[in-house]
Amino acid sequence: MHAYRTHTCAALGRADVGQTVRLSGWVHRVRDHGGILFVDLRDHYGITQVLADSDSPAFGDVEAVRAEWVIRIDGVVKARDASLVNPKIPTGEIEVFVTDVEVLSAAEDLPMPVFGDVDYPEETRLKYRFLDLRRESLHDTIMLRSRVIAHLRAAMHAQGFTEFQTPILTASSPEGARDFLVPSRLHPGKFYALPQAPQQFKQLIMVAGFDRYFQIAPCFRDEDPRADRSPGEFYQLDMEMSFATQEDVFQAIEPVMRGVFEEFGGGRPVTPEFPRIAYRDSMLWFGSDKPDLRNPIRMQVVSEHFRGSGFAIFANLLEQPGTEIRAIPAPGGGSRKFCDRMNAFAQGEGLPGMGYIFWRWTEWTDSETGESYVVHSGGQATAMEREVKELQGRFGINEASSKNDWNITEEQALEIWFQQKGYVRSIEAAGPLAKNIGPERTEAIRQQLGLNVGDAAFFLAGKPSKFQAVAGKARNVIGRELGLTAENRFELAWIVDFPMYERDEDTGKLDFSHNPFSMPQGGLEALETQDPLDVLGYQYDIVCNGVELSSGAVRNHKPELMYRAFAVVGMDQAFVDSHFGGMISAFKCGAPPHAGIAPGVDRIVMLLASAENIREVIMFPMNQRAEDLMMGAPSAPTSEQLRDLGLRLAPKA
RNA sequence: GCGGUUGUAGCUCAGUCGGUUAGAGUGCCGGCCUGUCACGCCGGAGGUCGCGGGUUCGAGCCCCGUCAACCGCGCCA
Repeated sequence: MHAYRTHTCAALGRADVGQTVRLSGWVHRVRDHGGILFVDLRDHYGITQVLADSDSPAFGDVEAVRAEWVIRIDGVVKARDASLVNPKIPTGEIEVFVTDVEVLSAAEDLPMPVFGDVDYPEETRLKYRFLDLRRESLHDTIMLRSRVIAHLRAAMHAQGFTEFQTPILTASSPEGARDFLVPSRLHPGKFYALPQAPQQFKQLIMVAGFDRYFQIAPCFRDEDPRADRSPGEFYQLDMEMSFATQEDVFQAIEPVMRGVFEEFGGGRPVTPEFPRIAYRDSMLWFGSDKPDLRNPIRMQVVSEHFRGSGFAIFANLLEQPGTEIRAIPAPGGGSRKFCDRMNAFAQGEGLPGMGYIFWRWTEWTDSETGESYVVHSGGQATAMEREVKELQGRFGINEASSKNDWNITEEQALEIWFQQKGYVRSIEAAGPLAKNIGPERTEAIRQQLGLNVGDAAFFLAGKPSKFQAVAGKARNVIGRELGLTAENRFELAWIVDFPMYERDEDTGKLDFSHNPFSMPQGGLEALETQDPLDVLGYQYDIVCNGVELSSGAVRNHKPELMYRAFAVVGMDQAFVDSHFGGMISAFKCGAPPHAGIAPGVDRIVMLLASAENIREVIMFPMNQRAEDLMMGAPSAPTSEQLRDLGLRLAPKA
């Protein structure tokens, strides 16, 4: 018999009844009934109930075990009586009667229980990560991650991509983030950089003629973390292909991404064909280049309705160049309470506020006498009842005619009644903006936005670059609060046509907006004839549910075009040669046109696991301050290490 | 670097208006229990209320400072 086990804790079933077996695992839970005691024995694969009573020679020893001890038991598989079957576990039809037990490893009182599904503080969870990893939810998530990565590898291999490893100790690369530096012992005073991405290497792999490359690549960036951004390191499905256009990259990677969400998304619907949205449209419609397309709200430009209007603040703003008024339609948001809350939200985000209009019915009016009646919606039930009674009294209608057998509300019943009596009502715009610009303009806005009674619209004015981001956030909040955002689905899209350059608002300086190695649309001619801010790149992202999943581009493989692209941001040929000399010289030796992309593995798993925090999908993550509480990293170097490296620590400033 | 939230038993949390000896659940220890699967019942131990200072007759609670964790901004795809 094997020293530790003949079966795993998930293996035994009805067919094994009568067998003598050996199991090893952790003591998940003990239920001690005095004369009989039950132990849930757990391993990676599952849980098996083992038991002992006073007939068992091991009874005394089993009585002593505690949670999370590692034990080995020998015993006989017994069928459970029908009334005792536990349908919650796959092995619930059997149990193992223990005849011998060996404690392989006892455990002290644990700082965090493995049993149960309680939330514990991050600090504890990170410091005792090995315990947290034993717990079901994190254990499952990490397994999901592994299966996702295996799936990605298989899908890439199936398309003829080949995996290669690129260096970890390398030179600084220009992704735009801060580098992690590693001091060189052999070259005192010099440093390696950890790759922010294998960008240059994968391009060199193309120049080397390998045609299709991929790698589950570690990437390192020394920036402050966020909930969806791990400190320091993360993984990408890095890929690159030769003789390829943007369309070829889309055809290669879209099925892989769709496949992984379909395979591991637990049946949640996945976008069948990723829509392609231009960057500029995305910013206008969604206020973000990573829109959550589960939310149907699209913003629109409504400047013309305010130009020269009675709302002086907006009308005057529009006289300044580069300003716009944009509207966020909010179907179902037509109450003052909701509108005021959203306005407060915008103020909390640093804007002066969001103007709003909402639409409601006017009073029911008798077209002949001009008499009108108010029916309040959303009021207290008692108030409604009072009004119904009053109207019943006034118009002599009885209970049965207003509240009949149909399942309709009193408000609906009143509507019918008023209509039948020939009363009319019309749509009315409410809110401070509506008063200022008058009924014709508000009606035109309503028509443009396709809104109706019970709906609202919010308005932001100024330079789009100033309010766009808040508008995007407001869109998210509105969609969520009004229940417009469809949960439990994966809405993926391509964001395309990113601008090559952007102007720094503070310094006024031009800079690359994305990766400087991208091919400008229109090539050399575009760079020489167009306003740099109008030049688009063959650059693209995949977004899913408001998360940026990946970023890619057709690369610029022509040295002269590269020099020209850098010249636009004020970097001369010498700069390019000194920083990217390796790649430039490669491009001078016959480089195939190539393109690629790099989906973020951690974020894919986050979405699949519905995790709010990236630490939930990383086996051994660092904390918010980029520390590994379990390993004690980072740590101070010894003086020997410093001497070897030719380094001396500067005193803290 | 800045802003917000949190910090009470090993763990998860409650703690009213500032008022006597700071509570519950869980875990731990002891006792009872032969069909539980979140077993049940009885008893017990366990606290520098993050830390420092202040206000007050009196502070877990109010004020100031500080530390730590998390979230956000800056930063970063």
